[in-house]
Amino acid sequence: MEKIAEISTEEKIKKAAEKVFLRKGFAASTTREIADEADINNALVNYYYRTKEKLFEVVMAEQVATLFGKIFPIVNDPDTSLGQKIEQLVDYYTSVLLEQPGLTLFVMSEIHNRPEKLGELFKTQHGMTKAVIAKQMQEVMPDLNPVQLIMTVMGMILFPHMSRSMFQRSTDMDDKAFSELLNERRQLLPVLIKRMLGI
Amino acid sequence: MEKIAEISTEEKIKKAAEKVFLRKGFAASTTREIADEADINNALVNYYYRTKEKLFEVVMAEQVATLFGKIFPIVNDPDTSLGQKIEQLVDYYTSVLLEQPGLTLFVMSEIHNRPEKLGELFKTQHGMTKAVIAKQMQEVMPDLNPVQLIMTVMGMILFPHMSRSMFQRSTDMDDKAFSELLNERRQLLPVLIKRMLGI
DNA sequence: GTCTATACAAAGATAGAC
DNA sequence: GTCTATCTTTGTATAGAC
Repeated sequence: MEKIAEISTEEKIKKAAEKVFLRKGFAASTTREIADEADINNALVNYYYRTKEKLFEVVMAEQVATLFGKIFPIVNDPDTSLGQKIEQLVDYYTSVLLEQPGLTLFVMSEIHNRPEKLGELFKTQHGMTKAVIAKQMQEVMPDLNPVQLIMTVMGMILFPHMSRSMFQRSTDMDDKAFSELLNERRQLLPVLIKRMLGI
Repeated sequence: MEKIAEISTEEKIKKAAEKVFLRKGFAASTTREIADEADINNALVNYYYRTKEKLFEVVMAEQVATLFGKIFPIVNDPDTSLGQKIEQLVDYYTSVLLEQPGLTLFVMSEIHNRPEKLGELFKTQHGMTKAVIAKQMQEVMPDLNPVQLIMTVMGMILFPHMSRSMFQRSTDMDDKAFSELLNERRQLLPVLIKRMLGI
């Protein structure tokens, strides 16, 4: 007996919201469009999530978890070298962001545009700045605030994804061509970063 | 006879719109808030700019010019070395973005969220990918698509500004502390980039 | 050019039937 | 749980007086 994968209405709404919010941002997204995307009646959005705001919070929390949640095990692993950590970070983000190209820009924009609403999601979470990787960076460059290197490395990894729309438009690249470019970076970035760090 | 600097209503509206749009994005901004910010009656926004959309286009065109306009002379200068170009780019963006922290994120977000509306602003403008700097990069790394290096360098420069809200929140840094961090990068980045490029 | 008042549309949210 | 119909709010835009 085959078991058909059931998707609850609640789940359908969340998936649809994710799609719409990531494409247009919170403010430009309408609950009606989300309902259409989920192929359900628009009253059901409120039935399940009460308000657009609450629905957004659910979606955002998951996106932040995707973007930052999995890197803690990487950057805090005392058993991997700095070079290995960098390879893992590059690999992880390349995979995730090829699937969800708008993710980084979405998270950064919303926290900038609506800080009151999302501030708590990041508070207390001291991110990578106190992780094992920070210590390892300080070993190779003792005079430098490791936050500088973390921002630099993150920028090398994340920026191409964040600026994808602009780059594609200004160079007339299609999705496939740009994805290939991003994929190339899997090999390229660790080389460039290690050379930069002198390791 | 002292001449008092007059600011026309039209100009006041544009300045206010710039402020509001950059803080909240197009969709979340209201013409009423822009009018309040400009300290004028809300009907005047429509009188001078016809629609919110048109006002936005004016503001956006100026912001794009600020963000990208001035770099063409830099990256296309046949008389400066690659290293000098990098120093100039770092310097220019550090200065501009310390004044307008939200600028990069704003431009990238809006072009992502509303591509139909802004696509034309970037078309035909082949940006840096065909500039003199691309040739110079190809000299130091002949096997590599220069776009890869351009994206990498731009990321190192721009990402800290784009992720400023998130970083400040997750590290409890105040505006002053973060600005100092960014200022430090004026010296730091050219060193890191040159080492990365092996020049 | 600038204001007050208002028309009009869009979107979030709810009531109540099924 | 799901639908239709509707209320309410908000925001863009305009008409018309000054």
